[in-house]
Amino acid sequence: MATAGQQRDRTNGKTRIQALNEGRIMTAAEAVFAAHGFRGATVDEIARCAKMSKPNLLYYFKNKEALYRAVLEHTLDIWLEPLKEIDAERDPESEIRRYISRKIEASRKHPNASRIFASEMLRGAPILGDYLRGPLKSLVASKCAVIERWIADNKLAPIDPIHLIFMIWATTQHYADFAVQVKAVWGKGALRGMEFDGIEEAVSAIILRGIMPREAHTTLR
Amino acid sequence: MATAGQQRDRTNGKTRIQALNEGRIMTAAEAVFAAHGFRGATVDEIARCAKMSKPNLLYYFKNKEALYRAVLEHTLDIWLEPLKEIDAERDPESEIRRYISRKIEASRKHPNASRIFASEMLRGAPILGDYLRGPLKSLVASKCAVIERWIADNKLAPIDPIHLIFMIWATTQHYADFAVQVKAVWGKGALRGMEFDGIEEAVSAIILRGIMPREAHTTLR
DNA sequence: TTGAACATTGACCAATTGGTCAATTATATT
DNA sequence: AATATAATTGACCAATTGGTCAATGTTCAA
Repeated sequence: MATAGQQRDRTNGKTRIQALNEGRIMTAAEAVFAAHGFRGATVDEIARCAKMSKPNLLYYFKNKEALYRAVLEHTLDIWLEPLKEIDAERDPESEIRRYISRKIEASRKHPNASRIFASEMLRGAPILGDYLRGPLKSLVASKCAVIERWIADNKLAPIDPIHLIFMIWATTQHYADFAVQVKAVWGKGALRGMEFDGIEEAVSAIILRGIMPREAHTTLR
Repeated sequence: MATAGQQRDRTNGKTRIQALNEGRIMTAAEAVFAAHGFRGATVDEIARCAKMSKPNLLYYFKNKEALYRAVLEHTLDIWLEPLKEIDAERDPESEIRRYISRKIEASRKHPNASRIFASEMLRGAPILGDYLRGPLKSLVASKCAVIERWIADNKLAPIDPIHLIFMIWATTQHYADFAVQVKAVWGKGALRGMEFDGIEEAVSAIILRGIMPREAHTTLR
C-alpha cells in the first residue's frame, strides 16, 4: 500500500483545486498577455479575468514574470510541435502541405499562443532569446537540411529553405496575430464566428506551386 | 507684404523648435510603442528616450493617447503606400515583384512602423478598427479586382487574391516584426548589422513561381 | 532693448502598479 | 470530530503611472 506516486485526489503532485486554478489562471493570463504584452498586462486584470483575488493568484504563481514564463513555455510547445514532425523520408509535397495545415490549425485553435509569441518577438525576445539562438536554430537547421536534400533530389524547386520556412511561419500565424485585420478586410463579419475555411487550401496552393519542380525546361511565363 | 503663409522661421505653422522636438518625440515614441505596445509604453520612458522632461513632452502632445495616434498615423502612411501603387495596366509579374520589393524595403527602413502596426492588431485594433473596415477594406477590394482581372486574362494562375495579399503582407513584415528571431535562426550575427540582402529575391522567387501561370497543360510534379 | 509668445521644468497629485502579510475559511486525512 | 494542510482574501505598502501647474528661462520680431 501507499505506492510511490499519486494518492487519491492528487495528480502530478497537484491538488485538484491547484490544477483547476492554475488552469484558469493560465487561460486568463494568455488572453491578457496576448492582447497587451508583458508590460502592458496587469496582474489585477489577469486575476479579475480568472475570477480570483490578486493575492490568490500570487499564491499559485510567485510573481508576474513567473506567470509569464509559464505561459510562454506552454506557448512554445504548441508553436513548435508541427515543425518537428516534418519527415525527410516522406515526399515533400505531402509533408509541406501537412505542415501548413498543422500551423493553420494551431492558429485557429490557439490564437493567443501565437500572439504571445509575436509579442515576445516584438520586444526583442528578452526571455526567449537564448532559446531562439540555441534549440530553435538547431531544429531549423536540421529541417533546412531536409529541404535541401529534397532539392538535390530534384523533388523540390531550388528555393532558399530558410525563407520558405519564414514564409510559412509568417503566413500561417498572420491569421491569428492579425485576426482583426483579416476579418475587417476579408469581410467575413464577426457574426459568422470567423471561419478560417479555405485558408489552408489557398495558402498551400500558392506555396506548393511556388516550390514544386517543373519538368526540365521551365515554362514559366 | 506679410503674405498669407509662412513667416521666416516657420514651416507649416510650426516653430523651428516645435518641428524639431515633435520629430524627436515621434522617433522616441515609435521605438517605445513598437517594443511594448500602447499600454506597456510609459510616457516617462519616451521622454527619457527623447532627452526631454515629461512635462515638456506633454507640452507638445496633450497626452499618451494623442501621441500614440500621431505615431499610428505616421505608421499607416509608410505601411500602405506601396499597395496603392499596384497598377492594373502593367504586367502582374513586374507589379507584384515591385510590390514585394517595396514592402521589404519598408520593413528594412521602418521596422518600428511595422511593429507598431502589429502591436495595434494584437490588441484588436481599438484605434484603427474603423479604418480597417473602411478605407483599407475598399483599397484591398480594388486591388483584388485588379488581380482577378489578371487571372481572367490568363496572366496569373487562378489563386485567391486576398490570400495572396495576406501572404505578401505577412511574409514581408515578418522580417521587421520578428527580426530577433530571423537573426537568431538565420545566424547572421548581430555584428554584421542585419543585412536583409537576398530576402527580396528569395521571397519573390517563391511567390512569383506560385502565382504565374504555366502553359496550358500543367506539368506540376 | 524690450516685451510678448514660446519653451522648459521641478514639484506635486490621485490613481494604479506589483507584491506582502496576517487572519480567515475550506478541504481532506485520521 | 479533530487537526493539519491547503486555499482565500482584505488591508496594506512602496514604487510607478499619466497628468497638472505655477514658476522660470529662452527666442525672436519690433
